[in-house]
Amino acid sequence: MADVFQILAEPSRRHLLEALRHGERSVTDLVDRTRMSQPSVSKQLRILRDSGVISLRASGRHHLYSIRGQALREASEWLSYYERFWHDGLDRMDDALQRVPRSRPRRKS
Amino acid sequence: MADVFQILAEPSRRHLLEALRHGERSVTDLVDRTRMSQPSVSKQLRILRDSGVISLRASGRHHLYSIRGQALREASEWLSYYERFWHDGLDRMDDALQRVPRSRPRRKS
DNA sequence: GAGATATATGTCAATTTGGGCATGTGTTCC
DNA sequence: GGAACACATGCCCAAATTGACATATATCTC
Repeated sequence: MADVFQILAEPSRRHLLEALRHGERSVTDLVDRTRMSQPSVSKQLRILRDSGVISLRASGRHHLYSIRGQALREASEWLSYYERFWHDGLDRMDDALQRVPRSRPRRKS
Repeated sequence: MADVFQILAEPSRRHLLEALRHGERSVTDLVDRTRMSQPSVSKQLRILRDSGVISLRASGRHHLYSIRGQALREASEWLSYYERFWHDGLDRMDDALQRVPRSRPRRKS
């Protein structure tokens, strides 16, 4: 539903994904590793799951979540179009120099 | 101020960045290439600029915007931690199979 | 089956944010 | 200097989103 970048925009969700970098984690586990309340974690996990970024595997009363690469891959590929902007120094390093004063500071009438 | 992913979350901003892939563009140019109003374009360009994703160069009455790689690089590097999830097939392809029914459909009492 | 544990969901109030529109500011040209 | 052009900004409102808190659901253990 929501696109990948929208999903990644939320810091709490990125924190969750970071906690999942090294493998499956249960919800309680994720609550401990982040500083979120359990309902918040579940809520964000739900969003991550609906968007296909993570998957769920149930094991007893534990829900184990893990990363699914495909969705993240899309984001990575979108960004790959810009690689040349930091590889070739095509970057503008001179923004400050070229910034043109558009108006003198206006003093309060 | 706002982090890169938050910046990229907005489709209209990504459209602008896509239009800038091949080089500098003026505002009017960007208005034509996207389907946004001029104030909207300017608003989003402002946000992109404040976050360091693009830079501005003034040429006469034209404002020429262009990509600055560094900010986007951060995003790309964050994503690079997940590459193995789509390279090694570490991905869970079996989400649907492993999805466990948590409750039978509950009929209205 | 009762209680404890693990997780999900619903509601709500507060905040953020984007677009539209009007208008302000800067620049060019005659 | 005045009109036309290029762009930025301020204000308003509607839609989306988050966390908190309470509570529902599922599973395990005894």
